[in-house]
Amino acid sequence: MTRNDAFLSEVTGRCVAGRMLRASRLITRHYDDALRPTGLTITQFGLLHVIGKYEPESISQVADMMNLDRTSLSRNLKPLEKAGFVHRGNEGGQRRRRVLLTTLGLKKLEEARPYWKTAQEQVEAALGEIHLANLTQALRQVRNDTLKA
Amino acid sequence: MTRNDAFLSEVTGRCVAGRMLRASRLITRHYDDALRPTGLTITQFGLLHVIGKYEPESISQVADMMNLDRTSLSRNLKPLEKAGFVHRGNEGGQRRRRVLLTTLGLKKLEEARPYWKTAQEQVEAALGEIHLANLTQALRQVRNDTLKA
DNA sequence: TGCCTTTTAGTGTATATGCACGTTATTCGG
DNA sequence: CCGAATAACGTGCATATACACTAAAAGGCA
Repeated sequence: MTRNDAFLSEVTGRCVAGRMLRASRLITRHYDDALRPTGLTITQFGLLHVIGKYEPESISQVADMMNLDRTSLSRNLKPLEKAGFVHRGNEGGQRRRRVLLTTLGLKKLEEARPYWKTAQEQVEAALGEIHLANLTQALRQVRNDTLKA
Repeated sequence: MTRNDAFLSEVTGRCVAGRMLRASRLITRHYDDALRPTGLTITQFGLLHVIGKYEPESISQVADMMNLDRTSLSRNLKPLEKAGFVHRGNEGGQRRRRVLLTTLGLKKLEEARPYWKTAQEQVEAALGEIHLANLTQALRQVRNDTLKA
């Protein structure tokens, strides 16, 4: 089963990034599957939610909240803008372009929410209260300042 | 701070996918930063490691181990093949193409390992033993069969 | 006022990821 | 032995993600 043991070590088992990525792939697929009837991905759903809920001042602020690179966010917004779910204002000149949820975007969010809820409850059930609590607590500890230190 | 409360609920706080994605972005960036001198990403590092360690029978088998779509894996292999780190054999006809670590690939892995170790230890320290154990245990629970059920 | 620094945003390029779809090879039933 | 089902793989297309670089606006200071 295992070869080259002299050189290759226990990375698979210990690497936090590996575990995280493997889990993320399953989780995102699970939510994406559930949301498919709405045409949204879980990333898009979360993004719309944050924009609608916090009405952020700038793109960068949203990016910070999501631990997402600003340029990635800029690109993630494109399909949402194209679909008419968000609107990027140009009020204050070119700088500080606000992002706003449109009426259509809010409607889409409401439409998607039950699908999200189903997926969420399935995940919560699959994990069980203990694991869910542990996961939440541990992930909360994964912050920029803890890693930078 | 918070608006539209009638429509927009507590998705941000509860959604496991959201938490997972936000944490994953930080974690992968952390490892990617550490590995930058080697030119590998953490995804590539993990992939090379698995291929070298388990010498899998097929692409699909690797994909299963990584909870990765087979076609995604196929594409992830391309830069590694181009760089000469892996070799895709055609022994058994077109079907069941084996993936092998080349000598160069093994050398690269050895070169990268100390950088990975540094990143890993930083993450372990940032999390602390308790959170690390909880995270590991919880992520282990995120499996295909638990979610499907 | 005018320059310089900081802040905010977009583009080019590359990797990462998954679905729908098509292709080839193996296997299995008749 | 042949046709159908299955298994393994690749491509086209779209989204997701980040870094390096560039552009423009805001703010501060001489």
